[in-house]
Amino acid sequence: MSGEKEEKLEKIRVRIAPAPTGLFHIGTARTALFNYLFAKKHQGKFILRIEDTDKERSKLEFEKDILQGLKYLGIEMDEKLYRQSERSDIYEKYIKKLLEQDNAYHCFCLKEELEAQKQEQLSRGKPPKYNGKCRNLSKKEIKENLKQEKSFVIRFKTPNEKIIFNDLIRGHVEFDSNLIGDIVIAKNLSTPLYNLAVVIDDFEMKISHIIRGEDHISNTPKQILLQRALGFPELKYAHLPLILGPDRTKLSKRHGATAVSEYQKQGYLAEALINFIALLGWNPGTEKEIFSMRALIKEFSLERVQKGGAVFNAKRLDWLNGFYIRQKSPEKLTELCIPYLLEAELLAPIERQKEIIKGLHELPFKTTGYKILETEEIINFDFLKKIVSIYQERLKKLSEISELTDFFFKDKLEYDKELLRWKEMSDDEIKNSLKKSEEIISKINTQDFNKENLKNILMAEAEIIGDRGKLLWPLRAALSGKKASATPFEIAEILGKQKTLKRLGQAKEIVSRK
RNA sequence: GGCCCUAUCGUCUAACGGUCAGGACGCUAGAUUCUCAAUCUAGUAAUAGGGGUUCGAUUCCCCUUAGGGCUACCA
Repeated sequence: MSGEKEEKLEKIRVRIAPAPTGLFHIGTARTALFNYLFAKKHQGKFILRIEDTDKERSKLEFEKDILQGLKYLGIEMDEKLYRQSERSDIYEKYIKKLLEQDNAYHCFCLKEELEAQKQEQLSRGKPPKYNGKCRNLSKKEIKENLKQEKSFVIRFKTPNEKIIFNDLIRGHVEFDSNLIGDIVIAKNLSTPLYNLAVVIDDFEMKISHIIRGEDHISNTPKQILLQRALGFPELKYAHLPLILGPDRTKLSKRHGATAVSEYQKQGYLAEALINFIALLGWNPGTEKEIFSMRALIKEFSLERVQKGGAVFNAKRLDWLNGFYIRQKSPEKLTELCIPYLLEAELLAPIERQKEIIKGLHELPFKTTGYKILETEEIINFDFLKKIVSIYQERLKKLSEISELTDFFFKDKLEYDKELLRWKEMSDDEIKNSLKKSEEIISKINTQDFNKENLKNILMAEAEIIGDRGKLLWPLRAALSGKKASATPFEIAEILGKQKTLKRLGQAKEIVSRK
């Protein structure tokens, strides 16, 4: 009871602390999401700290990718961005303190020396551990070495004790510090290494809970020891299960796309990715599985986080993405698809017409016309909306839109004669079928040229023939140039009477080929 | 090798110690249908093994097995 009260009073502050040494990873994204959900659920703060102490590997482009990915996913930070590279002064203070307190010492051992030692230990089947050679150097020796400008690092005098912590997800976890050895905590007085930097920053930033991947679990005892030496209060830990590839090893590049930005490029909606990722290692305990960010915030709890790793099931993500695509309004979906059509160079935006867009900057897609590159025809947003709409339920990823609808943006379709053949039809039968369609379609008035009319009239005729495919397959193939597509009625309506007839004519010509 | 973590359908997972072990994705079949989707219906498939504890274990304990993570002057 009192514990519960205490929990409420405490300010929840969480963070993610990625290193900008690669693109924003899907695993980092999930860690970010869980931190964010936990913070929002408890009116706490979510913070982003860039861990760029490794100057060689850290790149600004990766930091940008992280920021961009977070924005795309709709995960907002509550405070300004922190960079470890800008906090040297803070670290220096604590590194000196550790040295003064005799919790740390200068180590002048050579890398080669250490490496040989390690190999030797390993070959004897012993756990590799620093032998403590420099642990008891006298002040004089240290001074002397420093004066000679010998290169050094700073090591932590790892105390010999049991470290026990209560993981919010796993419960009791125990380590023996004996196995750890004197770890290197800083390269010099102002550049700490990961374990130290984390401890200092989490304290300075008043972080209350550390929610991170299970791959960090063995860092936890080191960090707890450092906290104790520095006199910092102990934090609450929650180690998330890992996201796994199909072979059940930690999700990595060799499994395929791991960067959030890659998924974004492929046309996965943020809603789908969030929903999918949330259910990787967490569940609401009910059978509900469609969750908006709002719903997740409402229902999330660390208690319901799984302990075992979760395999990234791309098929399920695709299904969710298709689901969310189907939920979009046609306008919104069209806006989302346009960049892919531009990318495929089917279209190009034309100059904006100033008089039209005046004061309408917030609706660029609706006020901008497009030129079909192949035909130089000018089309508007509504036309694109029609095209996108008939593919809405067939789309799994936005990127598929261009290959699905490219035939709307072409003048002449190129395909093999065989495409027009339904079952065992002969060439003459195909030609007659096309002629029949031509005949029927010619008779429809331009103002009545819509899919309902087309369907009524063509279906009636197909019904007379008996096997509907005899009429409809060649027609649809002629209009789309594809084995699979939307219905011929929908396509014809968008194409318009004139182009529809033109394509039928082209098809007849193709059948006549040898 | 050492330390740590984990274990329910192929995958994500549900199940106060008492359920015909449930749902979803996938897959298969059917309905619909010119095609591809979408949609609807049905089917498929799991408690790793062995010991306890208990009237009763998916559930609690132990062992085994299997898998994973970590083992840097990276984070």
